[in-house]
Amino acid sequence: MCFGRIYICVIAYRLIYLFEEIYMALPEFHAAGAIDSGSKDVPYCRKQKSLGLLCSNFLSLYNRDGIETIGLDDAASRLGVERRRIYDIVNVLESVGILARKAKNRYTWKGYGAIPKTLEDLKKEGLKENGCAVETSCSEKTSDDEDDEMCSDLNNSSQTEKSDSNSVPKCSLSNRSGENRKEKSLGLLTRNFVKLFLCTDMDMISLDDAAKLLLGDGKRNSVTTRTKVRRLYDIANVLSSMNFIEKTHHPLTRKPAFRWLGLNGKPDKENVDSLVLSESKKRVFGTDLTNATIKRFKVDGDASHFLKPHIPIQIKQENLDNDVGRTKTGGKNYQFGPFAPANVHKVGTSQDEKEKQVIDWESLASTYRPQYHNQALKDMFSHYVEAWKSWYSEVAGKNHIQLLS
DNA sequence: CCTTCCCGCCAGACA
DNA sequence: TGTCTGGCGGGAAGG
Repeated sequence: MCFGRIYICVIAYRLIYLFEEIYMALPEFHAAGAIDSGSKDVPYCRKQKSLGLLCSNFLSLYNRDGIETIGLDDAASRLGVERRRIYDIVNVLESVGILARKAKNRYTWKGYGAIPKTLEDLKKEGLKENGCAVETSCSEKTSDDEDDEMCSDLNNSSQTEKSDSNSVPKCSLSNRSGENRKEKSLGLLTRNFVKLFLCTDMDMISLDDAAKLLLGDGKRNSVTTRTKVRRLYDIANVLSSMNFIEKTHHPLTRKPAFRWLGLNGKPDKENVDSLVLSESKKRVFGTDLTNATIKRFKVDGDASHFLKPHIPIQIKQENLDNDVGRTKTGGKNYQFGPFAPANVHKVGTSQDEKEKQVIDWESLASTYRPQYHNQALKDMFSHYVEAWKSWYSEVAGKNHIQLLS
């Protein structure tokens, strides 16, 4: 009988979890701000809204089998952010080859396998452009091509294909508005930023220096540099969330700088072909797949039930087919960026441990109290716990066991 | 106080 | 004219 009760509790427990899964999966809850019902108590936390975390969530959401195209609206609603933020993410991801623009509102998922080739292409371009920049002021053939591209009618290229407008800013000559806008785009800035690492000896660079380098000589004033640095922060956050780069400090000046990790710090052919949600693509209890809508001006002192919407990510040990970008460290696994989930399993978790986790699932109800994002669910779970305690002390008459607390 | 970077306004591009 | 796209800088959080 006792076991029967326990079984019922486990079932109820699972139902609550299932309910939460469904609840969180409904886009309209995010879009309509219904999730905010609980967020009024939640203090604003900048890190929970960061582009890096959003990028991690984005990749976790779409990096799986069967994903071919991605709708921006879908991404925005599922991640619980405005579309504007999705544009920032996809522009950077597109620059490193993970995504490709397919149509309005629609991107093709290329995956991590496309990264090495993209980086190699960027490197080639960068080296070519360096020659251009050193010897002439954009009068070489390649520069002409790029300049033509930059100057070409935007009808042809800007909305459907922007892959070739990669020249570094110093190579551009005209100031026409469309070109100017393109020249300042986040995607182009990302590519040029990556080229700085790929095509120079610099192992480490501050964003301030990067901004100055990426700005044309005639444009380096404090205002434009500041603007550029802002964008570079955005880019750096996304790139470091994928472990392309890592934040560090310059050994001499102690100023913040970023170090290139490249494919050493991210999944490549030696390591993985995808990042997947842990627990067999399931979220762990109480985690949130969204950057839920908590405005920064909403501040509340009580953070006791605030949950980190980290996405646990682990590695699928399959190889890629690409030849470039092999890591120097061989079978090193993916490492998390600065937004790594606290509860994530370390890479290299043994098969035994994984199996044990599955088995532990069975005893979860008696050993683990989930942290529900949603207050109503949390209350409901508390209710079950209290009911269980009450029943147990009453029927079993045992008070020497402390349950679930 | 300085660094970091989220947020959303608004203008350009496009259908 | 409406929608999509994304540059931009204010200003608040974080250190």
